[in-house]
Amino acid sequence: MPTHPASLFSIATGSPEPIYRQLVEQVRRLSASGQLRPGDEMPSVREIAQALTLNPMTVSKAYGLLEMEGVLARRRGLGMVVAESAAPAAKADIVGLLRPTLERAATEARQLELDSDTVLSLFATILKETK
Amino acid sequence: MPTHPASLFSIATGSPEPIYRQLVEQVRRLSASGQLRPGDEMPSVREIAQALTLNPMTVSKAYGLLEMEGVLARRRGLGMVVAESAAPAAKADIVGLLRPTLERAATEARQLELDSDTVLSLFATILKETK
Amino acid sequence: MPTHPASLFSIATGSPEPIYRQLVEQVRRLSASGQLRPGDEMPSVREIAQALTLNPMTVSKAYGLLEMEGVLARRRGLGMVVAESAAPAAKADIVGLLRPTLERAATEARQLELDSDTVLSLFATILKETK
Amino acid sequence: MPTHPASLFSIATGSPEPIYRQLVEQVRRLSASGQLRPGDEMPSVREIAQALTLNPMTVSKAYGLLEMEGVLARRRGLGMVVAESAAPAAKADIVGLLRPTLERAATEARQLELDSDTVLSLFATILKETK
DNA sequence: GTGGTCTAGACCACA
DNA sequence: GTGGTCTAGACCACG
Repeated sequence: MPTHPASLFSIATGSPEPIYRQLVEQVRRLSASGQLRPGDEMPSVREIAQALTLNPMTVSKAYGLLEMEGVLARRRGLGMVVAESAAPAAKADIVGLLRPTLERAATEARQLELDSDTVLSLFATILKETK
Repeated sequence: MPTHPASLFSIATGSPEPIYRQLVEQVRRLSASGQLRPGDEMPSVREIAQALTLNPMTVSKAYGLLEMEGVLARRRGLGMVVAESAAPAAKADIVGLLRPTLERAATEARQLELDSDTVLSLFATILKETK
Repeated sequence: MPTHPASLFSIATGSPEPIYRQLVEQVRRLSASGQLRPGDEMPSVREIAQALTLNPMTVSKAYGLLEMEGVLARRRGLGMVVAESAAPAAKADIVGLLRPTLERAATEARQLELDSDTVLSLFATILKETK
Repeated sequence: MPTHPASLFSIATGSPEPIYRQLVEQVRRLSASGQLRPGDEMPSVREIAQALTLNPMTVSKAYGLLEMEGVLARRRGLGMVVAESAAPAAKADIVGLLRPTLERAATEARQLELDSDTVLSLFATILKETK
């Protein structure tokens, strides 16, 4: 599935999370979950920049980091593609990407002295809302 | 419960989370859950700074924010105490403090195309580990 | 040895090698060879930028990469220091840093059908000149 | 020696070295060392492009530069040949082609504070491996 | 004071 | 057309 527009991404300009990092993490997740597959062409820096009204350098920085990570590969003069080495992750690995945030939530819950049942039922509710 | 030394706090200097914010949120949680009760004396800025090898200004900034929030109160010449208005929160409010992190986890899960059952069971496991 | 001025670095603005990369590699070598030791404070971005008449962002980019590599560590609000994990490399590793360039030279020599003795004696001459 | 297919060249698309430059330098070395002799016919742009799956424009650019340098000559309608003026170089000139890379290696060695003996013995080892 | 992020815009190298 | 580099300058977060 050749990725067409730049509407893949949703950026929260107000967030404390830097824009370039939001891009990096979204691409990482899209790749891990198989929504982006090796060989898929990424939208050009300029396309994304225009679609999201960002500075091209911001997008470029994200692409650069993703290349260093091995998620994307540069085809000189031709744009970026999803790297062959970035095959969709095994389910165990996908799950692993979620771990840090869940661990943080668990730590906070413990500090709040909330019991597991309360926390789990809250999370279940939120998961339904988000869907 | 007289607040002992500054070993209440655990600070991760390596984390992207600013130090002052780590302090703020830990106090907020301790207060909401009733581990810190109105009238409890807080350790002095100097004590905390020394115990955790932090810049006193960092601790001071956290205290300032907590005072603005009404969690702590400044008693001139006597240091900070937990504010009377900071009674342990109702359970609903305590739960609310956990929401943002869980919402973030839910968003990430959706981007990873993980179904709710998988995510919930992972979270249950992590909650047990953390305990 | 606290690193004082920014005269540690020599930048060739004319080179095809990007400036930020020249900086990265020089710091890497200085660290590996023990001329920069863990804990040493690096000159600030602004100092280097001014001393070498570069844009601060160019220096910042280099520092950012060096942090990702684990060569430097950020002390928030206080500047960069040589990371503890960046202990001077064992001699074998230092030698390893030189390998890629020597391998390239060897490949070129072979393509030029030069015999080893000729190449080695040329290299010996150059090493003396450079000293 | 009639130049066979395009298997003369080995291109590393992943390298930071631009492709057209890799081609130029390989031809230059083959000519200097006498592996390509005046009058030898070069493979056509299309042949090389197809054999190495390169953009023909890339190959063409390399040929253009080599023509400007006087290494190749264009025979209208008949393709490129090795120029008469490109007689195998004198040994001193061949050696000169290797200089830049060796100088770079020497500079890096000095920055790593390695002594000449160590470096030379490492290079000798690598030369044997490469052979 | 420190580094980080983003924007705006120019220029270059590559295919 | 592609991405990369650099400059200039503003603004922010942190300590």
